[in-house]
Amino acid sequence: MSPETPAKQPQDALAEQLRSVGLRPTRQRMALAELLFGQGKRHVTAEALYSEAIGAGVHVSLATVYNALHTFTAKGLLREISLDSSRSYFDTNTEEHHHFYYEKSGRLEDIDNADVKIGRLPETPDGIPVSRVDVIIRVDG
Amino acid sequence: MSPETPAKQPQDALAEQLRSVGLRPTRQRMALAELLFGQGKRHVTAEALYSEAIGAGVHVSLATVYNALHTFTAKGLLREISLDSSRSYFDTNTEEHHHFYYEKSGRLEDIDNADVKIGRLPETPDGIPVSRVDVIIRVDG
DNA sequence: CCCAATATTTAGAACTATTCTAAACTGCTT
DNA sequence: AAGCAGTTTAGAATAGTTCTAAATATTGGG
Repeated sequence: MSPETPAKQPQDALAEQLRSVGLRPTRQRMALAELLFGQGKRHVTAEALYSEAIGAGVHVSLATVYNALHTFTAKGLLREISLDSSRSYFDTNTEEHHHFYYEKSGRLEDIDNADVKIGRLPETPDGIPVSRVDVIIRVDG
Repeated sequence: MSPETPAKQPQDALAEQLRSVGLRPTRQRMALAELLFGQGKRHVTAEALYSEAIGAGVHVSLATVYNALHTFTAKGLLREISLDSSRSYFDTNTEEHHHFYYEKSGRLEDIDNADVKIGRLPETPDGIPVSRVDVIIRVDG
């Protein structure tokens, strides 16, 4: 028998993804990355991810969750979204797309980029490059 | 001579504007409203408005500035904008329009509504009414 | 396999923007 | 002028986030 643990494909893939952006696949990052990227696209706050990790028995501190969210964002694995001044959301969908924001419930929902068309974007003064366009459709729900 | 101070037209107009939305034209609100609405359209943070007021010799507390910004917003005299999770901006332009956000300098600039056209807004689930659409064009400057 | 170098994690303190509290004060109506 | 509701205020409190500096983990080299 080979010395490797069997069926560790997904872990390896995650670790590789982290290494490919220059990050060490530490236990904490692996666990957080699995929670973040293991399922479909997600929107999380730092506190929510922290609770989820603790709930799943992962030994990680809140500071590390913040660290990970920020490094992942800096490396392009996540995208940060500001909807109200009280907290940040992190979106695992890093492709161009927009959002529905349910103001009462605080829920966030993706809108496919194809569903929003922006015509005639005005010139930026001095041709300063646009880093991102955010469209947030706030609804009452 | 009449007992009224001459040339108090603008003050009266301001007071009337406050009264018309059900707010007492107190000394503090009048002073803040004058700073906010006395010049062209503006974007301010609570701290910035507070410093400005203090600098202008207005006796007002920071709590009152927050109170005023929120009541004015609730009464439709201002619009609140969240660009990053660290603080809120208040915009004296309450008409439908969008923004350039200079990420480095923190400056905010209006974009005329006519310059942005959104096509094919997706349906909101269950026809929940849209309360607002925010378009923020983030630029490097 | 062990070690040093470097990156990462962590608890807890610190910070920032904002909200709350409850007491003092002010504007408005009678 | 009196009284009541609306407003202001200082300071305490809170929430989310960042910082600090010490402990620990990961990695590449010997």
